[in-house]
Amino acid sequence: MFKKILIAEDHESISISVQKTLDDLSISNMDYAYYCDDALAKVQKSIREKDLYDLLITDLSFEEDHNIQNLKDGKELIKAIKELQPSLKIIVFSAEHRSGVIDSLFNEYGINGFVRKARNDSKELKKAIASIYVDENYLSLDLQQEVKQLNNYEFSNYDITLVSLLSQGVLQKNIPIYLQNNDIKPNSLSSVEKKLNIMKENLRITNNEQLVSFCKDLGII
Amino acid sequence: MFKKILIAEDHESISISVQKTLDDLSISNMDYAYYCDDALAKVQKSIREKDLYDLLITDLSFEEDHNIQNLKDGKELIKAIKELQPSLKIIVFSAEHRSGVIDSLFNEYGINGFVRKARNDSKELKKAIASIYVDENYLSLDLQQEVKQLNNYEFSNYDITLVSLLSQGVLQKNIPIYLQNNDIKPNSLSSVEKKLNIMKENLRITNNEQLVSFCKDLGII
DNA sequence: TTTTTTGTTACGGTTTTCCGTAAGGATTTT
DNA sequence: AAAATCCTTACGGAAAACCGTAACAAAAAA
Repeated sequence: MFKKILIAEDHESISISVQKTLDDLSISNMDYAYYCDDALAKVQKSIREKDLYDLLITDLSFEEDHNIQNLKDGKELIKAIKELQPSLKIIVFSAEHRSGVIDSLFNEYGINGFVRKARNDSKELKKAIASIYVDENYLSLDLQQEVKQLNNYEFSNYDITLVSLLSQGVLQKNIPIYLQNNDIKPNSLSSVEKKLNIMKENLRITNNEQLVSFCKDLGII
Repeated sequence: MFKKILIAEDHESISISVQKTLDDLSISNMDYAYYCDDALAKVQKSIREKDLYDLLITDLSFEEDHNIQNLKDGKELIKAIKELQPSLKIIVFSAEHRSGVIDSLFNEYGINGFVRKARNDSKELKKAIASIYVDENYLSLDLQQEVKQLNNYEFSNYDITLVSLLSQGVLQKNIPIYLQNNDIKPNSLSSVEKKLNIMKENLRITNNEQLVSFCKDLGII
């Protein structure tokens, strides 16, 4: 089983419950960090001392406070740690439920497991740890469905840009100007109209307002 | 100090941490419920046995699972309990941060305190309990600012209805039909246009898409 | 009651969005 | 290289949204 585990979590209460979970698995060698920067420092230290961590369990959102941080959330922490020690297994333990976010954690950030803070989160966490120990990624069953649902329509960066601009108050007819200024290629009003249409058609959505609402719920904007 | 406390919280980990917090305050007489229906039943029982609770600490969101529930979230639980025992003090302990939601908890649901699950949530909870014991409502300092910010524009139910309809895919020109069917009074297209305009003007927002996005962030839709 | 104020609706011109069609250009296939 | 396919852009009519004005109704103040 994993020998040395690092927990990055700002909430005191969650930290306590994770500790208890690891106790149940007879894992005693664990460190805590309440800030991302601190977590990164602990990883650096472990590399210097050649006593690497086996597993990181981290939250995504970290409350800002008087301690000014370089790394402002779990995503940045993961990215930074992956550069130092790419082999480190990572479980994200978070209340996040939006499929867009979770999807990108696996695909872009290379995490190994995702456990949602939920009713039986402690049991889920144990399962995740066991799965990842035998090199299998872990994602809560209920979330797997959601992520699949997302794949009904594959949002490209271009798509997300369009919806973001709308949600920021840019009029549709002015989107081409923005696209030209940023060297984004299909930049005619016609193309913008067409792309928005395709998205709405595929998702069976009737107007731009609903599209913005939908993307907000997914967490991709 | 409070003698008998009920905790309604589906997350095992949070339950543990709340228990610890109450232990620190030397409160030992507390009950737990992992489901809203169960919490309500415990209140009913306490009334029958004339051994009332002093305080309810409850979460807002409760995970759905195989146990089908009448009360699906903390809001419904609060509403139901307020009918049985209006005097019961209530603290909402939740990760919710959207000012619209928190605002309505105090104004519509009559809660006495709100503590956000955050870095030092345990300490905050203690402060909240102390405040409410001397009949003072409690709201985390950082959140007070947010709720004030919301008051830049006071959203009426009518406003929220309009934005909701848009975000559900109803075309602006069809909103009057919906309003008529539901006996909501200013129901001309002209009025709808005007109301949306006023909102956008006050919030310095340029289009409907941004309005939907804004209201999503606030949590009022 | 009359006047004033406020809120609602009706109307119309302008702008924007929607949507289909077609031309032009680039890439891939044969 | 020619043909086919795909992508982008241009255009134009129809629908919807935007925005100002004016008539009308209801409520509040005089």
